[in-house]
Amino acid sequence: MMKISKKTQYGLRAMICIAREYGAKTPITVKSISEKEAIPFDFLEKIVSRLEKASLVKGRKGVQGGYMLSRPPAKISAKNIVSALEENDAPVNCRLCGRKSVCSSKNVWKKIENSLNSTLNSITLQSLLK
Amino acid sequence: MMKISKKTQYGLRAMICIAREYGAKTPITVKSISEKEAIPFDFLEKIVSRLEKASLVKGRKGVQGGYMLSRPPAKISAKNIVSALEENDAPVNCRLCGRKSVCSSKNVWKKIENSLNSTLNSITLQSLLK
DNA sequence: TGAAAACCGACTAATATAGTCGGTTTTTAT
DNA sequence: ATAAAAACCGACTATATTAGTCGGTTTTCA
Repeated sequence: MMKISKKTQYGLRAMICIAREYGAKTPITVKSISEKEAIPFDFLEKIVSRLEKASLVKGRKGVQGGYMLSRPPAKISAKNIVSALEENDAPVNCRLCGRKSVCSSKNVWKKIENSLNSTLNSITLQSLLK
Repeated sequence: MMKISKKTQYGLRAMICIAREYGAKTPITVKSISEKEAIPFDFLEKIVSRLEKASLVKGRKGVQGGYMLSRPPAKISAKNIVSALEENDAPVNCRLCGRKSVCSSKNVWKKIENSLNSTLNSITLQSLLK
């Protein structure tokens, strides 16, 4: 249940790759990540570009270009990554339920959302490098 | 992200309806649940039949038939309900990853799964009736 | 100046979800 | 007995989401 999309799985793995190079002079290319991680290049490009829009990585164009973290790995959480890649970040959007008052179940989904967020917030990229 | 399916949302609401009648002599019909909760009848029938296969409810055919809980609401958890309705109950199935050893991210998804399960296990139907 | 990279948007394919339909079986009230 | 009301069942369709592709433009560096 509640499948994590490939997009998000790939995105996290890509972030870990990029994080490994934190501090290096030259950025890492999408091509190299896609080879290392066996992720389709074109798809990965799109994913990384969303991570950039969320200011988690910075891109540099041209030869010797690529991507690097925009801040230290300790300052990037799994929640940051997941939020960057998924649009509706709540498991259940209660506005869509239509029967707000009747929906006795909404507390369940709210609890799940909270526990999910607190788990994701507690994990940093830093902690994943070890 | 990680959307809860309508199937599961409907299923939980149906279980709450059925639980409200716990102790009554006559069971509650799918028709009546579908009207109360504004859930498509045919779809709901399928959902409830899965809840029955998971032994969460018992059906009685014929006139005056319907469904009732198969055990007290305190003995049924949100996890029981969700598991009955979703096939792959883990957010990420690591066997599908294909690069087990390389998958540095699997601990993240495992943590999510654990926190999710412990949240769902901690919620009983009983607690939702109040 | 040419190659290598990011960057961009539109498209397609595959899969999963949501919902429908037409029936059969069982039970009960009349 | 029988008719109605319900569960029960499997196959089907429609819609939405996810995953992946493609063709191009722009920027940078050697």
